Amino acid sequence: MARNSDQNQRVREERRERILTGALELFARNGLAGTKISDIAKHTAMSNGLVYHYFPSKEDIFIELIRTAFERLILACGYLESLTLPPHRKLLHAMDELVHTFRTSPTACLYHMLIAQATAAENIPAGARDILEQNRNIPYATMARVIAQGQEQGTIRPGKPDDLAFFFWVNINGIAQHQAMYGETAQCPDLAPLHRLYLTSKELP
Amino acid sequence: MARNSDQNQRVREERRERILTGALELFARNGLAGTKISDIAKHTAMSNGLVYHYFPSKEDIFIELIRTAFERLILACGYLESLTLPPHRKLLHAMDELVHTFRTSPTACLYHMLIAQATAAENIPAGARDILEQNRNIPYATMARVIAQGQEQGTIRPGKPDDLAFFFWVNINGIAQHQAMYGETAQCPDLAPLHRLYLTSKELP
DNA sequence: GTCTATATCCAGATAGAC
DNA sequence: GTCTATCTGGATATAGAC
Repeated sequence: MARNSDQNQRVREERRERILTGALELFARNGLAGTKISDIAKHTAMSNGLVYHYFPSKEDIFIELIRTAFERLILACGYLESLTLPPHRKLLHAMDELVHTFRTSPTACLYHMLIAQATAAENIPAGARDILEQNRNIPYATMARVIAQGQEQGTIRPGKPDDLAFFFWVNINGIAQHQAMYGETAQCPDLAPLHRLYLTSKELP
Repeated sequence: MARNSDQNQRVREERRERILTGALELFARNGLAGTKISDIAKHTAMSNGLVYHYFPSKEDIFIELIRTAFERLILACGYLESLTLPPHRKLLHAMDELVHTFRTSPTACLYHMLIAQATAAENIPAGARDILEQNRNIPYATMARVIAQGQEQGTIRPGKPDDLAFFFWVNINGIAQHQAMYGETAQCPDLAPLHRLYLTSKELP
């Protein structure tokens, strides 16, 4: 019956989601090879077999997470550029918003760590590698564009936009990592010092 | 005979060194779990058995590398503080020197990545975890001291020394990671923009 | 000191009962 | 949809030949 299969559908979705969330945490910290199916099963209070009922393999879970990680990141980049804000405000907004998300949702940090893990590892599945190669550059390019616009308007300091974008993401990733690991004990510092990296003196308080 | 055993000793040392160097590269990128003994053997052109002749287990290689990583880092910290340089010069010197080392010796980046890997992973051997816990804070504390001294002298911008030290190491680690991964293709940006993070206006060009 | 062969164990994945 | 039992491959580590 339709009603029954609707419910099943919802259960299925909820299970898949639980597996993905649990696996994200483990993959982000321990990597693909360092995470066992039994870890994921334990972490989500399922049996080994049930995990395989929802995903054909460990690597498929990994690939799906990488896909989602970039989906979210690229969505955020598009959203940022669509805002009707002066470029230097966009930059500050991105910084604050990202770090705020890190604080409130651990998941957000974990996606960043997952990408870092995957980028470093040599033995990730080909599907994941492809997604990585194809998207890796998008956040850098987005931020470089914003920075270049700000430089034209004289609100962002001169310098190669690519370089400043590089420092932007290095900092964001470092903060994500710190927050994911010590978030509960040590608060991440206030970001105000970082503003000096990007803004011209007339925009600084 | 003494001469013969001397030679053996030297061979032994050279072999151990080769294993450690090869393993560092693999552990730093793929983690402990993601690195197989056979990978290390292949990477150093030895047989599996020979690796076990020099180290009792994979984990022992890992622990020894973690030990060395901190040894080097802490040595560098001590050296930095011993320099007869004004504090803000020490900070710039540390930054330039670290990044210069990253460029000239890939090994240096790999040690930083190894520490990052080990910090993130949950399943590292207890011995490695201990070293990590005991030393993790030393580089931060060193840099915070230098920064505090610079603030007293008015050459380094105000702000919590711990926070600035945090940003310092976040950037260094990010650069190390970038250099280790894309070092051959993409040059790491010039560090001048980062100076603004730390120096008061009168010290800036 | 170095290699090959092998024992042992554990993790990924499947089958089939409920 | 969920679990337990099981197959299978591969990785750690050891033994023993050279």
